[in-house]
Amino acid sequence: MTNQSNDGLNDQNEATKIRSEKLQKIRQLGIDPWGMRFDNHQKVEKVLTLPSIPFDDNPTENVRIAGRIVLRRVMGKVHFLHLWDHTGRIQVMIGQKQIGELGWKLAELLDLGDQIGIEGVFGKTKTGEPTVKVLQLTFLGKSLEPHPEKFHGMSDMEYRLRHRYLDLIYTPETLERSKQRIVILRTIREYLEKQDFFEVETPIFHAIPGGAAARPFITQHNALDIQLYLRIALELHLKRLLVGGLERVFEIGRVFRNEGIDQKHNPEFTMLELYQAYGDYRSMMDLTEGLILSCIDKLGGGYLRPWGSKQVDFTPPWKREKYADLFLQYVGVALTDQNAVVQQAQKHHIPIENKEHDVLVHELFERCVEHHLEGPIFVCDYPAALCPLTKRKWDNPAIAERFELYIHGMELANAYTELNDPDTQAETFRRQLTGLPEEESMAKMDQEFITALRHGMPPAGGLGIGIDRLVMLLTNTQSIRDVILFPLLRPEQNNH
RNA sequence: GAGCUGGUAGCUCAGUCGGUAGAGCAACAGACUUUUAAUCUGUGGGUCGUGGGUUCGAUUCCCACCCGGCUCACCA
Repeated sequence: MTNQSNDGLNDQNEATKIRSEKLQKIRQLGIDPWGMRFDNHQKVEKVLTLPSIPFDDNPTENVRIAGRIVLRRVMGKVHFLHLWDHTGRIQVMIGQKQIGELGWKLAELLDLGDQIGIEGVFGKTKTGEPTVKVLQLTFLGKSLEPHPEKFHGMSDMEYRLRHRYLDLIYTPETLERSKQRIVILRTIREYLEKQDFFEVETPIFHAIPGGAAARPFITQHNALDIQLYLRIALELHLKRLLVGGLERVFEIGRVFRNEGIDQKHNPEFTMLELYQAYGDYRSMMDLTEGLILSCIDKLGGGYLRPWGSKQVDFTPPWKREKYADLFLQYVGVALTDQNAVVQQAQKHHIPIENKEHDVLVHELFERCVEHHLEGPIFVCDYPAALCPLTKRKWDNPAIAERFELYIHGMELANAYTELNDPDTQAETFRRQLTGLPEEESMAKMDQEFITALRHGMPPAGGLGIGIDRLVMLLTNTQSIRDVILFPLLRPEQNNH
């Protein structure tokens, strides 16, 4: 008790103080309260598949489990615990008789949230509950803080996000979603590697933030004394790798966009971008479909998937519609009809001053068409002015070979036949799209990138998929904060 | 950025038409060798988000601020 303050730096309340005192008592038993190596333990999920026969019939199945105490019922000389690991929870029985004197002293000091290792016999209690009767108890780690309530768990969103480690333990959906995200990422890598794609890593610091239309985060390198930007896309470096002959490359990486936060947007998010030499945007459509379907197959649950109160039917083949046709259908005029487009824009209260025709067209598209796109639907052939990195149709320079995949109004994937003509690329970089603030234009001159193209980039298809949104759609999660383990939150301060 | 809404014990919540607060679980002490959110008896625990104002008195009313949630606007 003399050096109690060493373990109780943050004792603000009774509960934490008592836990610190228990930690000392565990030390006094000659046990390290922070545990040690505990090999060869079995996962709870696996133990629960073993045959469980009543303890009266002397079961012989020996098991060894490590986990966290999430429930504790003390019945005098026998304690029932629920031990949790990420595969499930299992009932554990500690009896004074079987456990020995030291073990019993330790058992009486256990708290909810502590981590223990157990070794014992797996069987069934009189009430039929699969249970491990503990013969050997190992202490693996103290929780100095009380854990959430055993029945209601955690319900406050802010509390869950700021204590994600607890959320994973006490909100099963959070754990399940996190595992599904892992499955999706693994499946994507397997799928692409099977098709001879190389996974590569490109810089996060960019001298010129290119490849997308977004406001960047700005940072500083001291030794070089230069301003740098966190990347807003992966595109320009991956294309350099095509010049370098890598043919099929992909990167799954974090990109950063200095914009608002809402249910569909986190300032840092995970993008998959891939480039395939000698392909085009049609190859990307097939690949997108195959990639997402393989994820669905791996997750299980079939092609008809819930989305809130609605459903998405992923059964292939997915619809493919032309941008111009959808525009005509939902806006009611041809997108080439300049006067009619201006009229429609006025009708929908879209400010028109100084905007290029194609910018107006797209604003109308977003206003009038997107919410109809329940999808999955590939919207193909965009107005060229909107796509400075995309190859134009051979016979129609007004149209870019690009598609976006929409599902329930969300843009999930974006793909091009990549522009590999350096002169046209330089031209589109030079030409500022009017009507858009500079930071919203994709057209930022990157001379080094142009130089790379001048050395000859093969014709190629390129694809970008927002991984967070894909996970949302496949796991029926309405908020991006629930598919990202640690979404950005304002730091907690002591008020102002 | 705008509108609406919330912040009370470790967790989940109730409440105070202004008189400094309650419950369940968790904790502590005790009973209990087969419980299932165990039960029973007793006990402790709160700067009611922060700051200011009004008031004899504020957790409650007013103002500002901090941190969330939802809706909208912008971006994937």
